[in-house]
Amino acid sequence: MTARRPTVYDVAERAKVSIATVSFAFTRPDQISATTRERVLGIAREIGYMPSASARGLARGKTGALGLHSFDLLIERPQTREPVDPVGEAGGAAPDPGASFVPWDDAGDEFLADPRAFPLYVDEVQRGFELECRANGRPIMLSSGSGTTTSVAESAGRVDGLAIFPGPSAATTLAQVSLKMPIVLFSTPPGEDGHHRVLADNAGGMRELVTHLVTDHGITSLGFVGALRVADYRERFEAFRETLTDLGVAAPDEPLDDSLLGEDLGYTAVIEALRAGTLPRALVCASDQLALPLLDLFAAEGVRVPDDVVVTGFDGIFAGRLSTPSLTTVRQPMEAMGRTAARLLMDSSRSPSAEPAVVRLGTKLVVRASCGCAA
Amino acid sequence: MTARRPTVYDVAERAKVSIATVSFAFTRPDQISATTRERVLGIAREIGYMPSASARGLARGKTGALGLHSFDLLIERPQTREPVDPVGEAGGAAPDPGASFVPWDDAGDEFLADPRAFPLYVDEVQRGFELECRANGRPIMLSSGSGTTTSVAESAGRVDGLAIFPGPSAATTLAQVSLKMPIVLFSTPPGEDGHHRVLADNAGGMRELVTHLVTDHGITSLGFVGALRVADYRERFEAFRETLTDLGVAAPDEPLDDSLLGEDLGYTAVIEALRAGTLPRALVCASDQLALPLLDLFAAEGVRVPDDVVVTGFDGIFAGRLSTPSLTTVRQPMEAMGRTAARLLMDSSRSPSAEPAVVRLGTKLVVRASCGCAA
DNA sequence: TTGTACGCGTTATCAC
DNA sequence: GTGATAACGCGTACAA
Repeated sequence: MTARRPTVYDVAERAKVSIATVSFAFTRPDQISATTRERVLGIAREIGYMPSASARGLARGKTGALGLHSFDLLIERPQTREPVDPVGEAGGAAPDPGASFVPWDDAGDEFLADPRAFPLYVDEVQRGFELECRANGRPIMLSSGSGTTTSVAESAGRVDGLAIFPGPSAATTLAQVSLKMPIVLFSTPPGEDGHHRVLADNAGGMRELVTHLVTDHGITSLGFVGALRVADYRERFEAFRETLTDLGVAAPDEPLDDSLLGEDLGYTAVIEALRAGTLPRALVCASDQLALPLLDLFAAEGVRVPDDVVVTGFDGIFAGRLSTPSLTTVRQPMEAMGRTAARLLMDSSRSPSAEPAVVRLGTKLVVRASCGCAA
Repeated sequence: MTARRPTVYDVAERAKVSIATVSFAFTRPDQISATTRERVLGIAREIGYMPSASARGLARGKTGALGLHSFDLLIERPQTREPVDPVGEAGGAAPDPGASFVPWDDAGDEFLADPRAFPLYVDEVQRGFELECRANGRPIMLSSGSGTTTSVAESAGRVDGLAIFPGPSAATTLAQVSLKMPIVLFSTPPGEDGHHRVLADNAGGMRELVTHLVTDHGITSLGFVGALRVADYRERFEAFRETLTDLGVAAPDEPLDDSLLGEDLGYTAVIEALRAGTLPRALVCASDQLALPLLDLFAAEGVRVPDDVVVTGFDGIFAGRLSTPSLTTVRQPMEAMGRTAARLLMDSSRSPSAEPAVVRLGTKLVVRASCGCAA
């Protein structure tokens, strides 16, 4: 079954033409006579020939694909169990002869797909990227990897342009690799590296949010939750402070709690403040993913949100609609960000001259229950 | 900036070694002396060299990547507006010099990310595929395309194995292309084409659902909504009939309504029955995506669900949790299906001898409000 | 341990 | 309109 894949030579031989003709039949249909074209195409289909993208990419100098690389900021939840083994015994009522049957496993489908785990910030951006590429017939190369230079490089070798979700280790790694192709960095402040940027208007969004809390709710005691190591969070914190100052409200010099996603989500500082009775009236979290577990924590501790303390997020992921109370947040236009990145890549691989672009996308305040607005 | 991408020759020249040594430095680090290796690696990093995946794939005969191809069954919603143009004027409060600012646009972010549009069946399967590939350090090639043979072929040339979401046109197209690599077909009944299969236990799930409706709710009048052109739907309908027959309930010979996703979602037959007052007590939909708009329709018509008519779905997508009433359905283990496909591909590219596998994965009945169970 | 030379499957540039 | 043939960049026997 898995014979060698047919090549142009195979087709050429059986069609009694040269390999050039075979190639033309596919790429320049009007340069050869209709009859030979039909014959060649027929043979090709018959023997299951399809051009090798590797060879084509090598010859043409470009692959046609766009890449999306994640410096592991999306934390793979520990797999508690062995992945499904398809070669297992045929249990259950397997109707297909020779089929293996894998029984339902609650653990394998966390809580019937936990919205806290799946459609996250990156997933929605990725989707936008995919949609735009799809609309333009561009294949997408998805890759991920941590610190090592090679992981980026490896995927970079397969594509004509690369969009990157930066992680903590991204900065140093990217600095080493001076990638010779168009690059878009998501959620990274402008810099001198010549790469494009696509990011949300963190400052504007945070300003709207804080203004809402202060002006509409009359809150004058606010704390920030989030680590400043993340560039987006840093921008949000800065805007948090500036807005408070502008509104004449005391602004903290630093975050109340710098719990970081995936590392320690202990909220130790929050808990400490809770015990000490020094919790601010509102906790402004740097992201939804930081805010949602905090809601759990407060629920477990008997602290009522928003009555005892107001909690807000940032990003606008799905899970924020389902939490109790639902989460007041700032929505990033994630799909648009993904689309923008893809277009940037396609444009600049067409005209490599262009200056590196920095695109900020506007955000939107989404008022829900956790600030005390909705029921 | 975008000079030619450096090659092994560039590195070799500057490092005063041969290209073989450069290659070894990357692929067989222990075959060469530490000093030369360091020197080579240093130069490589310095000039921004990265191996070309095209050339490597060509030389090695395999690319290392796995593919996921969608025959456009995921319907791209028509883009009502022009995609975001990053080169737009710098409006708003753009803090970055030279940056473009794209204001928030409600239309560009449908209803703050509509769960009806995004995490669908295919998205969750894709996610499983991604997770498994990521865990094994395998890049993923995402592609999509309709009828034409070339679209599958094109992506097929880039990967060592291909998982496929079949669409209406898939069968004929795939028959023409006898792809010479491991292939996994999702949600496709077993066949003689030598491809692997990964699908849900449609029959078991439907049996559970129908039994619940008949036994627990005492319903004896049921109709099926869904077109039999879709293989999954066909299996579900068959099980629907068989279960009813087994339970001694009259089973319809054919679906009440064969609205098909993306084509006409008119539910003409349902509406007709509604007008005529001949609506069955329960409408069993072939999928959630078929059931949810039906809920809308009934709401608009003043028909109460589940009081006047019971509606159920199949798949267990997110949106079914958010609808009013929430949707009783059968959950497919989509992440597990994606993971299984990836493993199948990796295993069979290692040992091409293996028989084509058929893996059925168990489903789970999810009882919610639309059948009258939950409040 | 390192260098030489060939092959991988296409595309593209020439001749014919 | 069609056929030789030279790149394309890398892996790898084989030789040194």
